[in-house]
Amino acid sequence: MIKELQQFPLFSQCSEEVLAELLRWPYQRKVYKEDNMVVRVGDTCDSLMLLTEGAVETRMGSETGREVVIDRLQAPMILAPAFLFAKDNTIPVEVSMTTEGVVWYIHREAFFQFMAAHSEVLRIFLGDLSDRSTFLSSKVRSFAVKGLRNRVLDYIRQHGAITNVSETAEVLGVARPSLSRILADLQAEALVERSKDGFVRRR
Amino acid sequence: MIKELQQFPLFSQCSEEVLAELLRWPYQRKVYKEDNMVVRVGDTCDSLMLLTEGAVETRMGSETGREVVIDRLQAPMILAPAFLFAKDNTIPVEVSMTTEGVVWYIHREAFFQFMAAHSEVLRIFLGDLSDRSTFLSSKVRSFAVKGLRNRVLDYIRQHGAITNVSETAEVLGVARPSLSRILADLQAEALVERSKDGFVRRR
DNA sequence: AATGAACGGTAACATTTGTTACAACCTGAA
DNA sequence: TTCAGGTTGTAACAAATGTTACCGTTCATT
Repeated sequence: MIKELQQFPLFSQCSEEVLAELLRWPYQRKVYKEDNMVVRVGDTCDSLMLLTEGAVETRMGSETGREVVIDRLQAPMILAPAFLFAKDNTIPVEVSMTTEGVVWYIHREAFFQFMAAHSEVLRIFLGDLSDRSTFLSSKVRSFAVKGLRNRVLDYIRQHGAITNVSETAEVLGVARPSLSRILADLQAEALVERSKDGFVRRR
Repeated sequence: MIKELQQFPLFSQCSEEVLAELLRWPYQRKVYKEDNMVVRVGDTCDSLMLLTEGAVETRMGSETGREVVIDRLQAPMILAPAFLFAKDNTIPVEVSMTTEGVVWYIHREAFFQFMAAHSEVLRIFLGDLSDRSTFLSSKVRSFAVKGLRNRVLDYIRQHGAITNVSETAEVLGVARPSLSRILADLQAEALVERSKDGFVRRR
């Protein structure tokens, strides 16, 4: 079981003995089926959530809004690390499995003590938290980019290709036909072409 | 001087002696004038930046994009804590003074050691980092909300009022006349009214 | 072969938002 | 007072995006 945790960069420096120390505190390990909901909007976050198997999708929406896919994540991955220590630890996204999978829950206090005692873990966790912020910043930035056209070019630059038009439309937060239209334009202008991997940059 | 640091929640638990320990490492203290640029897009972040006096505005833009005001911050405030420990510690926002002010720079390694040794500081820093993520999440969410109309209502709900139409338009990432138009509509529908504080929710 | 589901292209039209330009208003300074 | 600068309202038009609907392709299943 401890091997499941050691695959995390977060714990890569830790020996089995050290990790066993963390697991002396109460923890949980839950198995989820495909399409199961792991986190609902509004759930509070009192435990470090570690996705040790499977893949999830995080979505954000609102009564009035379209639903935007924020991210698609694969194990091993820390889920929602940014809400664990927040003043308002209410999670604003919905997390659901896209495959079968396993999530570990480690209580906040236990993890905090563990980090305080193991600075190499702390450093990696800080890095992870920061990387998540960087990711969110780039999301914000991408919405600030004017024109779907440029957002699409940005997207292809960052992801290499658009393999699935519908799914990408969800991530970009636009209607599928709108994305199709832009892709047609970009092809006409020879900025983008279809390869076997989907739409890629030309030249 | 140390008093300037003690006003931070981050260091509120620390005695002067303990803080003096942190300042045995090299640090800087810079004074800025109004409109001075503190951080340019692409700068790397190797120091904890503490705004001890004055106010700043953080903006995000791109060659192709409109410029969006991400946040307006007042001392005391940690600037860009999320990039200090990120793998890619390139700052994607521009930070400029909106008044005169002072920023302290404390080297990353010094601060890391200090946190590892003082878990109450660590806890507050983690909280701060997390709150910043929460803030960014809510930004992302607000861009996902469909229709400027709903974004405006959200904005008023969160901020209480719109006191300055131009500035708010920058934050919402829309053209000023568009915001004016929506506000006129909302007034006509009696959802919003002008008070001495600006536009507020009605009823 | 027949079927149905998932995906993508596209057209016609509606709606939203941007752009530009101008006028009105307020405030503080000369 | 006059003036300049900043803020807001608004109109007319342009451009971008959403909506809906329909068609064709592919692929797995029966």
